[in-house]
Amino acid sequence: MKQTVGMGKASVTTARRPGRPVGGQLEVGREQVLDAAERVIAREGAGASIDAVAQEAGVTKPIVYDRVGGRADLADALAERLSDRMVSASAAAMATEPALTKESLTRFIEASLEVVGQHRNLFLYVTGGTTDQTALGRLTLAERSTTPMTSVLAQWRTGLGQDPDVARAWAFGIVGMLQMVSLWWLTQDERPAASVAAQISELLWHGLPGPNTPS
Amino acid sequence: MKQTVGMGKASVTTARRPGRPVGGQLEVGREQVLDAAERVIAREGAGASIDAVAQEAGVTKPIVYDRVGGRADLADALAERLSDRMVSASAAAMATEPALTKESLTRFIEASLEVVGQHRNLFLYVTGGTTDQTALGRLTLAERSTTPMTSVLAQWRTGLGQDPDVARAWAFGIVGMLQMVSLWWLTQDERPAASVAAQISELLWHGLPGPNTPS
DNA sequence: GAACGAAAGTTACCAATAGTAAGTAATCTG
DNA sequence: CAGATTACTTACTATTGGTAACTTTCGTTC
Repeated sequence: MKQTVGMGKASVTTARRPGRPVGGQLEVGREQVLDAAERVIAREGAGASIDAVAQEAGVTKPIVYDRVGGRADLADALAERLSDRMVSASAAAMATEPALTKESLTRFIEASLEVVGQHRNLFLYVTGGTTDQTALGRLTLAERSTTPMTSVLAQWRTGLGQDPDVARAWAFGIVGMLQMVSLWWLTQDERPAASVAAQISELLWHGLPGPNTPS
Repeated sequence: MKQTVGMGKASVTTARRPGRPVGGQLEVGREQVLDAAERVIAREGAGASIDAVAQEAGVTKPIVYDRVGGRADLADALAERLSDRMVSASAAAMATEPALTKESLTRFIEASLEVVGQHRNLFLYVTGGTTDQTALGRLTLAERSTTPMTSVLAQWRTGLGQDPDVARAWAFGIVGMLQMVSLWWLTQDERPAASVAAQISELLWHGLPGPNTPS
C-alpha cells in the first residue's frame, strides 16, 4: 500500500492516496522533507525552490508548508542540521585531546572547513539569506554553533583565571570568522583546508602581533 | 524644464518627459538611484523591492536596470558604498595613531560597529544575500574591506619579521568576525558598541589564551 | 522646414515562485 | 450506511525580478 518512498521522484510510480485512518501515520514526515531539500540543494544549487523540494520528496507544496513551514523555516531547519554536523565533526576532531591547544584548535577549524566543503550548496543556501526577512538563517547557524562554544570558552577562561564574560562575543566572532573564511575558501581559494586552517588558528591563538610578542 | 528632483517622490509634480537631445544629460543618474535605494531601505527595511527603489527615485523600473543593473548589482553597489564608509570611518578612528596597537584596534572595531549601527537596514540588505545567486553580496562587502586591510596586515607582519602570507586569510577572517559580531550586536545585544569592541579587540590582539600566556 | 534617426523613458508584459484556499478521497465512528 | 476527520491535491492569488516593445522629444540632414 505504501507507495515507494525509497529514492525521491516517486511521484510517477503510484497515484497519491489522500485520506488515511484517523490515527494513521503520515506518508512523508518532516525529516524526509528535509532530506529531500538537502538532495535538491546539493544537486541544483542554492536557488532551489519549495516546489522543487516538494517534488523531490514526492509530495506537493502544501505538505512542505505543513511539515516544515515557509522558506525561512526551511532554511532554519537546514541550518540546524548543518551546524549540528559541524559541531559534531569538530568535537570528534578534538576528541583525542580534550584540552584546548593550538593543535586542537587547528583540527577544529579544519574539520569545520571540511564539513562546509562537503555541503557546499547547503552552506550557501543556509547562509544566503531568506529573501525577504533579515539574515536570521545565518544567525541560526551561528547561534547553534555558538551555544556549545560559549560554554567551552567560558569554562576555559575561568580555568585560566581570566574574565569569562567575553565568551559569548568571542563565540560569535569566531563563528563569523569561520563562516567568512569558509565562503572565501569555497569560492576563491584553491588551497587545501589544512593550510587555511593553520593560518586562522595562528591568528586565533597568538593574536595579531604573533607569538614573538608576549606583550 | 528640469522636473523637481530635490526630494524623491517627485513623480507627482511634473509629467515625465521622455526623449531628450542626442547628447543630453540623463534625468536621473546612477548615484541618485543608489541614494534613493538607501532611503527606501532605511525607511522600509531590507525587503525593499526594485519597484520601490524606482518609485523613490521618481523613475520607472527599467531605468533602475539601466543605471545600476539587476538586484544583485544593486546589492553589490550598495555594499561598495557601505564598506567605503566603514573603511573611511575606521581610518579616521585610527588616524591619530597610525601605528597598530591594541587601542587603535579597539577604535577601529568600534568605528565599524557604529557605521553598521547607523545603517542598520542597509547592512541587513547587503549581507542578506541576493535571493537566487550565491551570497556574493556579502563577499563584495568583504572584499572591499579586506583589500586595504590585507596590505596593512602584510606590511605590518613584514615589519615584525613575521610571515606576511597570512594577510589575506586573516583579513577575510577579521571581516567575517566583524560582520557576525555586528549582526549579533544589532539584533540581540544591548550593550554599547565600545564594550563589544573592547572584547573583540582583546581576542584579536592577545589571542584565545589571553595576555598572561606568552607561549 | 519636413523627414529621419537616435536618445531617453514609459507602459505593459512575462515568468518564477512564495504562500493559501478550497475541494476530494479514504478511513474511522456511531 | 451517514457523518465527521484526516490527509492530501488541485488550483489559485499576489508579489516581484526582469524585459520587450512602444512613445515622445529633439538634433540633423537634404
